[in-house]
Amino acid sequence: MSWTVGELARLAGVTVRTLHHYDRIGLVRPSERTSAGYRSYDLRDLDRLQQVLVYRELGFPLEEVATLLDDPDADPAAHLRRQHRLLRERLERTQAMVAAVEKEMEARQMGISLTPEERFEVFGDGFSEEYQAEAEERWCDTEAWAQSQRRTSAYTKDDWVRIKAEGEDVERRFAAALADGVPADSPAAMDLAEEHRQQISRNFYDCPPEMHAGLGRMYVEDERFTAHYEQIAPGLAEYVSTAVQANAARRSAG
Amino acid sequence: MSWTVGELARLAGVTVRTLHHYDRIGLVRPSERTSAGYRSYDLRDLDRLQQVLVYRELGFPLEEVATLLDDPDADPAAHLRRQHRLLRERLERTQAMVAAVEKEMEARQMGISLTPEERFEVFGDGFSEEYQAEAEERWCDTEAWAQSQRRTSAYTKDDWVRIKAEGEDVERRFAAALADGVPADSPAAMDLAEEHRQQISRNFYDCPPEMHAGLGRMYVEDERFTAHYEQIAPGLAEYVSTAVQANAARRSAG
DNA sequence: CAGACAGCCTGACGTCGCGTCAGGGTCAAG
DNA sequence: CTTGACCCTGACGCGACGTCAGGCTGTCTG
Repeated sequence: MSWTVGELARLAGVTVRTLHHYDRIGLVRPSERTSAGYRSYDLRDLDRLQQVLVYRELGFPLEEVATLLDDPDADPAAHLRRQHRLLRERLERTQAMVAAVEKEMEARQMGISLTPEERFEVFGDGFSEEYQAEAEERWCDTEAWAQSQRRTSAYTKDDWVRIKAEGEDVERRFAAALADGVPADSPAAMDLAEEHRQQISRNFYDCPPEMHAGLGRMYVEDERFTAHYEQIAPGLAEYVSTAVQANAARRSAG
Repeated sequence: MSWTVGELARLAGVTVRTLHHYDRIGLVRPSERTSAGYRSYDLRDLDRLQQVLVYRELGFPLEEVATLLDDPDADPAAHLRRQHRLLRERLERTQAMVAAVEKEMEARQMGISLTPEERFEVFGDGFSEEYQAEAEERWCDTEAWAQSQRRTSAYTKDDWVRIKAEGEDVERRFAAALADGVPADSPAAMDLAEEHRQQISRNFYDCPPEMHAGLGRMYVEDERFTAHYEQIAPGLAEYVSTAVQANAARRSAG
């Protein structure tokens, strides 16, 4: 199978001129020419072009791309791994920028104005601590989430049934404590909260007390979670939230 | 408060030369000069530079950035909304590229080789159907998800309780149908599936039959959803999945 | 008060990754 | 045998700066 410049250009979403350029600078050379001098690209050339386009998209100068691809010590798998890592970094950066724009919008609506430092944080070299903290707040891109993904991907159906049962068991005991009039900040309720925390740590991701406290706050702030607990028993959302936060305070104090 | 070029450059993460350039082309002009001719930037200039940097990051040519920012009909909030949308689009694109690289890695490990079309899908103009389909599969970044976010953010606790009850009602009737031996591809079961689909469309996001079919597949492929249905009744996951897909086929056929 | 040094200024040329003609050959279809 | 789509090789242009060069400013130090 072979392709002409035009065909490859359409296939790869670049212009013919770009392919001419890559040929000229020796970055992607057609492995053959027809008798009339037409460029003829084969499968390996496509391979190469694909790699080039990923690195290009990532902002590498073409010369560096060439040295990367011509390095005999780097096998294709290594390139893929590197590209994967870089793409994920870019994802994080973009996500941080989304967060920054959202923050700006919110500040504007509330009549607050951000400090210049806050406003340019995201443009730095991408490694200011503030930026890191912001990223952490966006679930779905935290280390905990990644950890959770890694662990849960290995779970079988039986595991899930067991985990769900475990969770519902603690919820039931929380509801019972509430019904019995046990105060939410009593040691008994805090013990239940601690059990809840350890369940999360065991089954999903490391959940230190501070993170657990964050979850607790969410149970009363996010309607969806509130609804979940309210359906089990009225007042349970706040009860669990209080117990979890009391437990977090106890553990960080003690 | 005012800043010199060097200070602003450090703050914003750009070079002094860049600020000189922006001044020259009239994109970001310091609102004052000292008696010695030094550039002196004030808060509004920072504002402007920030906007410029976001648009630049998004790949706009500087001249277009200038016309965008100098458009008197576009208020700051409009810019923020536009930037937010564009950043989310970029997020999608990057996510698609991550997915593509992962696919390539997997194919390599399994000794499969992808077709050239598959391999370049992601580089098109960003609007090939295949790419769209791939993106759709990565939940958490689809239009449907965005829609869902918009709608659900307005729901109260009572709404959530009602929605959950509605959902559980359909699930119970599915379980009953299964217990009664009603075939999963019978009209009765398909009617339940249709009700399920309309519930999603009403409460969360437009869910056309094809998307619904995708959800149906997930119920048997993703352990977490399987566990959910299996806990209600053994075999329910596959039952619902089959009914949903049969209904989708019926609706697209009829 | 000299001088050293960091920081500012304005040209002016260079670079990278192509876009965009110009001028001309190739090839399958009608 | 022409037409039109596609291919070729220069060659120039451009956007967004990088990188000197040559010179002024401002502050601190001895």
